[in-house]
Amino acid sequence: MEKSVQYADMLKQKDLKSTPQRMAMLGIMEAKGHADIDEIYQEIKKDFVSISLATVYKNINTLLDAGIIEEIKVPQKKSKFEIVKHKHSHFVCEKCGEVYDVQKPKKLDIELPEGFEPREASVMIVGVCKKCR
Amino acid sequence: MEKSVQYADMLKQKDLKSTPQRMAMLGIMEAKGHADIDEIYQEIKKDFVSISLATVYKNINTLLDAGIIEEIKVPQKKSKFEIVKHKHSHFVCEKCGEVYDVQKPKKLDIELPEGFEPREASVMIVGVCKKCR
DNA sequence: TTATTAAAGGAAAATATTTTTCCTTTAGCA
DNA sequence: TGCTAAAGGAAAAATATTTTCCTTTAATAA
Ligand SMILES: [Mn+2]
Ligand SMILES: [Mn+2]
Ligand SMILES: [Zn+2]
Ligand SMILES: [Zn+2]
Repeated sequence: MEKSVQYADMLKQKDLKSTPQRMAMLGIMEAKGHADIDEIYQEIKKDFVSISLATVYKNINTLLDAGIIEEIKVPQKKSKFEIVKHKHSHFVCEKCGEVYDVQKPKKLDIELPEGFEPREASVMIVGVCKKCR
Repeated sequence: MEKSVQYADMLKQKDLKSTPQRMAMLGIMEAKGHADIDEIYQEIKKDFVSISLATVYKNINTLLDAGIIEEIKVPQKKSKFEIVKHKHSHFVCEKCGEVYDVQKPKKLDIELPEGFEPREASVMIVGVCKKCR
């Protein structure tokens, strides 16, 4: 099934409208993998010349609330947003800033103090990507 | 040796002055473990009634540049700052928002695509802390 | 199709956050 | 003690994000 149809369904399930602007934002995140506010805004302006930055922010928040996208906080740079998919970890290149998906660790052997209940873990690896070596 | 003396030495090594405001900020981060801008500002105002928020920001940036403190990006909340010490991981309580130090994993079995060079990894565990269960 | 209507978009204003400027004060040193 | 560059304070500027208010439109159903 086509991605855009899936997104439309997800939106409908949350009683959100499938507007062209919203679908375009999802398409951009889909295409880029990880995008920050400004990347989304610059990219969407190519198709929607008069789109408001406020619309981008409002949709980001709406999509976050709906659990359709999530925010990835990256060390030393602006937050990236991505479509929610299977759980995974991230690798950020300290040369080019690109964020890559990597498999999550099979097991995370961290001993928590007694009484602490973990629910989930996120791992961010910093290094140099293939393109930048 | 006293912590404040150590901090003064670290500052001197970076040719930074040991001002009362700067030492107080380090003392606050030392005491709280992890503090955000506003916590630092509210706390330091108790001793330095007329301190400027700009001074807090300027010192945070100076101390970051000097490698004396580091920024911890926490999911869904404002960045926390802490004194640089041994490498460790973090646990954030989704109930109270408190950030705790936890030991870093002994081994992180993440398979990176070939050509990717990892330099360091940070792990953030989200869950419920002892006080909040 | 067409009419209805609540949700969403756009523009501008408001608010929040962070940095810079500019002048005054002071830590560090001779 | 004095000197001086670094740092502090206040305000302004720059940047980032949210809200307001009015217009447009997606979704629904007749
Ligand atoms: Mn990802
Ligand atoms: Mn810590
Ligand atoms: Zn790279
Ligand atoms: Zn807690």
